[in-house]
Amino acid sequence: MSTRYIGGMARSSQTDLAVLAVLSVAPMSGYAVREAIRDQLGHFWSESFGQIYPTLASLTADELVDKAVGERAGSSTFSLTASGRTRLLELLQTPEVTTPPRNGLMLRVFFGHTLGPDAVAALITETREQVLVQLATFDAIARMMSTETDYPEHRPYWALTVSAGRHSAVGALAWCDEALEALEGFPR
Amino acid sequence: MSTRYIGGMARSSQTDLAVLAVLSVAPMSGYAVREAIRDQLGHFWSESFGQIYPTLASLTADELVDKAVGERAGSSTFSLTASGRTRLLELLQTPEVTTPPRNGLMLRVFFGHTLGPDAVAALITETREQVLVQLATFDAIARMMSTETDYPEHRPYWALTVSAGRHSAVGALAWCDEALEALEGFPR
DNA sequence: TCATTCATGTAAGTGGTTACATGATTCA
DNA sequence: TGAATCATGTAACCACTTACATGAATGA
Repeated sequence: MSTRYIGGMARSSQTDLAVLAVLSVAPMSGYAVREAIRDQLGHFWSESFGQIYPTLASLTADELVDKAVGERAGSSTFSLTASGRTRLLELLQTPEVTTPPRNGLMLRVFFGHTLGPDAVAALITETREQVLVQLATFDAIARMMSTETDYPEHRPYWALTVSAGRHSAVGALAWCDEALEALEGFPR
Repeated sequence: MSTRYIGGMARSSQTDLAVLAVLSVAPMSGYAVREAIRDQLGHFWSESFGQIYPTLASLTADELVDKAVGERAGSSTFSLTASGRTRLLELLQTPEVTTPPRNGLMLRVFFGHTLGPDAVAALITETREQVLVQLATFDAIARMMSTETDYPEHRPYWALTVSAGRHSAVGALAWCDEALEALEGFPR
């Protein structure tokens, strides 16, 4: 029924994986799936709006998720079926799909001679501020999580991803400071 | 001629930027542009094969680059024009286009309860090994660059990007170790 | 001579984003 | 009553990847 299938073979297993995974925690509406991906997975994953509903439709067609009438009129509650859980495990064990890197900041730094040292320093200063905000966010999440009692079996894993964000931010911050200092000595 | 233009307005300024930037260092063939992006920008940028030639064609049509006959039969040498250099500066000053995050490892760690602590540990161990290889690569590049005499005006900026890679790798390594230790205490 | 590298391009497909369109429910 | 939120979907578009197709030059 959906055009996302050719001869029964699913494409875009990435989105399938994310949606199945979110539904494995608790049954919810498509709208809630979107919110969960944005709010819980936001700092390392994203699915666009127009991606989630078609995916839910195709997963339903494949009987990997079950679509039941929701509490609100016109709304649905999606939940994992047994084969959906099997498929989820299959996808989780699949090697990660690596997306080609595209770091706009690094591109600009690499060609910094063309841009000039002051402009590069400005870019890095801006980045540095964003990193500080990120760091504060991660700390806030960590504090919130330590008082949370929902989903105790998931929490330690969630904490690992927050810690990863923190480590990444700390590394970025150290580089920003080092780079800004170095840039002061660059010819201009 | 190309379908990449609507009413003279360029789309995909990202690829335009990368190609113009590479050509700003030295004139070269499309093939060489591809190699430069892969070998010099590889750890923070990528352009696919089928992207570079159409981009060069559209940039030539816009007179941002000049297409001259190359040394080999059938080959061309592309070089920046004056307006190409202006356009490059314009694009470098443009805010970075941020691509939505998609970190397969983090997704798997987040849903680690479903995957199980041992499988998660295996994934992280694998990542750790890749990070070590990366770290060695960055060190090798840094050593090579310190003896290199080409493009002395670019070198300090190039060194900054290598340093960024190093900092990122060091942070990732620290997280891997911390996570692996934490995972030992997870229920199984 | 034959494999590899250098070199240029096209075509089809695909994963994904953005904007549009619609309407119910909740709550101030 | 009216704004914000919850909710579901479609359509158009687009950037990008992969695979295909071709051939010259180099060097073992």
